[in-house]
Amino acid sequence: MKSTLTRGARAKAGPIGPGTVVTLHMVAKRAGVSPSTVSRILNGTAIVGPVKKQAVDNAIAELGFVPNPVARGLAGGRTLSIGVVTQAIDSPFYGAALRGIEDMLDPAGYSPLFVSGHWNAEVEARCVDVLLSRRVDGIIVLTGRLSDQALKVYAKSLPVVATGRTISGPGLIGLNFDNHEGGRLATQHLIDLGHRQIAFISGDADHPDANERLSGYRAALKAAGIAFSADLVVPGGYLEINGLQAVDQLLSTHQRFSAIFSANDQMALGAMLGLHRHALRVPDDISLVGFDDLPTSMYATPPLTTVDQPAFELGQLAASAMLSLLAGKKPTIEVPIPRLIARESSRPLRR
Amino acid sequence: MKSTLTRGARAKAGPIGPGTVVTLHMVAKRAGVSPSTVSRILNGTAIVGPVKKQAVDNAIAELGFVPNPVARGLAGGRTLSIGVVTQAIDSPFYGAALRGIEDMLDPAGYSPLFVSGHWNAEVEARCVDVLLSRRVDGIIVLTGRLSDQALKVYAKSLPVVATGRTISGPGLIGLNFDNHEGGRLATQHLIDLGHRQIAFISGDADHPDANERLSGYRAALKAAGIAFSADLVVPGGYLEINGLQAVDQLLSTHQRFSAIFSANDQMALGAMLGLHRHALRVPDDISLVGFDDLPTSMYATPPLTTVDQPAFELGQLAASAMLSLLAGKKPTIEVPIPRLIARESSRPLRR
DNA sequence: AATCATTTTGAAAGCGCTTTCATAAAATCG
DNA sequence: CGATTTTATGAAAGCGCTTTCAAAATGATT
Repeated sequence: MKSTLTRGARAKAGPIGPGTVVTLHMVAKRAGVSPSTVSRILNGTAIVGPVKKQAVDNAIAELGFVPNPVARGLAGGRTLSIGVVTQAIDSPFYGAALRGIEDMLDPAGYSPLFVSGHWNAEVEARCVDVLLSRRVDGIIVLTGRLSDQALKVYAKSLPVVATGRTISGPGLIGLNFDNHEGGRLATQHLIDLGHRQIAFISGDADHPDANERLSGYRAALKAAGIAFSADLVVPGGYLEINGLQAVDQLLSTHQRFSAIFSANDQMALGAMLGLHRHALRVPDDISLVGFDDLPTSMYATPPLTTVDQPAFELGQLAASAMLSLLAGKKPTIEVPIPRLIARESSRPLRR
Repeated sequence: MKSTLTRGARAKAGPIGPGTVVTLHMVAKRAGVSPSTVSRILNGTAIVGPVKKQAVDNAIAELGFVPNPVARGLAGGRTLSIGVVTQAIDSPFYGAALRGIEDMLDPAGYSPLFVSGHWNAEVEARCVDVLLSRRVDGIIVLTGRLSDQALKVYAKSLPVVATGRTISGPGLIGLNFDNHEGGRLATQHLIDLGHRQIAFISGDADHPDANERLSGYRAALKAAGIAFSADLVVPGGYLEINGLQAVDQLLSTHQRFSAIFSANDQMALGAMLGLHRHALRVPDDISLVGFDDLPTSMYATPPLTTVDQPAFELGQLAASAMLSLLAGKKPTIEVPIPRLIARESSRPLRR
């Protein structure tokens, strides 16, 4: 577990571990070659004679040399770091995506640099500026509010991968989950269980996801010949509290409904509590379906039926798309399709 | 929202925005001073004449100059980035701490670099190596499994702040939450409600937190003259599933208990589901208390009584401690004290 | 006004690496 | 086997900034 690294001689006062930091120059000297040669071996930039290569490899091992990414960044223009604009570093949904990104980037030697945009285009733009100033090699934007136009501009300077939108262009690729289909699936599930009066708790209206899920909901109703009722649709903001309030609103206006489809799990969980407060049992009185399949949803009481949006895989996909982009390849991405996870919060309508 | 930054001339092919990247050198030229002077103004390293200062400030503004952190890192040894070793980038508990760190570091111009240790000392050590190689200016370790010894070694090279342990030394400071008191508080709450048979779902045994919470539990029992029963203590691993299993185990051995104190909220939520599966109602049949006060806990059904461990504040504290350390000051930290948040998952024992 | 102590400022040397460019060595060919 | 191309390697010039070091300018002092 001993660290092979020591800080530059300039760090702090006092003794600096068992020696100064090892530089490429020292490796070169030890191996009896020029720094250029070492660099070439490190980067595979050119083929070097097997003898020298061996000597260098040995020197690297003996000295425990680790290249300094900062210097590489300055000299080569590549920092081996990828900027990731998420919306909140502690978002339960995007968290899994971040893990997926980390998971994919790490073995490739890239480090993610996470910044939080807080669902605000201006903040996101500032985040991107920070990332650019830190000379990241590419940027992954998890949904967010930046305009497609803005992304295209960024893509002129460096590779960009964005989730939550259908977009593409030179150095720009988008990964979009089929939210419409997900919404349709969830609603269809409830219809299949015999429900006809299905309320919908929507997400933020200026959130494309939310609208697509709504359109899926409407499509399913239509296909089943059920009239759409605007009164059964209540707006929300993707947070637990919104689900809670939505239930209050639904109940206060004396709407009749036997099931609720919530545009995300967080609101569904809030709705679950709301129903509980009104002494309505899930699923006995009201069936409830969410969207996202958060890690916690399967441990809700009762476990939540939901549409699986595999955030972890999405994160991996975004990262691997970025890696291909960096490698100069045009990536082919297969976004996973929505899947309904039937658990215990939904049940056949009792008549 | 226009980005003031452009990439180095070496980035990608094609047109690179409205001009090449602005360097300190260009600013110097424009202002008619030497690069050294510009640097001094940028860093406040020395006082420069008001005339030149003005000229430089103007030049910076006109050119939209943004210093390149990579170059600064190489030249100055400071990267204005802080490494943060968390356990999982998507941990519901540490997430809030990360946000706190981000929140505190950002206005100071520092960027956090998050890496996940996955509760594994070796992985954590590797993470630290990555951070060191990236020349972070300091390291914040959120609990984790690294030995105090290892931290002390790191602290010789750069400032280290660690949570979840009582430790200190040159360039090293620890922030420890009073887990014992938290455990005591939770148990006392149940005792106050009239419960005498209180089960405890413990965390990982080699997790200091978990043991301290257990000792708090025992202390409260003792103070109330209640005999400690090892049969009422079941081990867990801090995950939902462990809470679920713990309930199964408790019930299968026919233990009698009217309340459960779970060493963290995640397990409490699992326990809630476990009880539900056995047709036991919370809080009517069994009172339940958790620990951490996760954001979701207040939306559990029913909302969970728990001990507030203010992760966000803890993160802020850790970050500000790091900032003082970097400023060469010895920080004085006031760790927030545990607080019981009584919600609906606990109620007086019905006799 | 001449001298010496202070400041302000610039020149230049890196930080550790990548990357032309040029050279020496090896390989290819007629 | 000499001429020519190809290949492996090194020297050196940066990348954009910080930071000594020393020179120039200023002020204080007698």
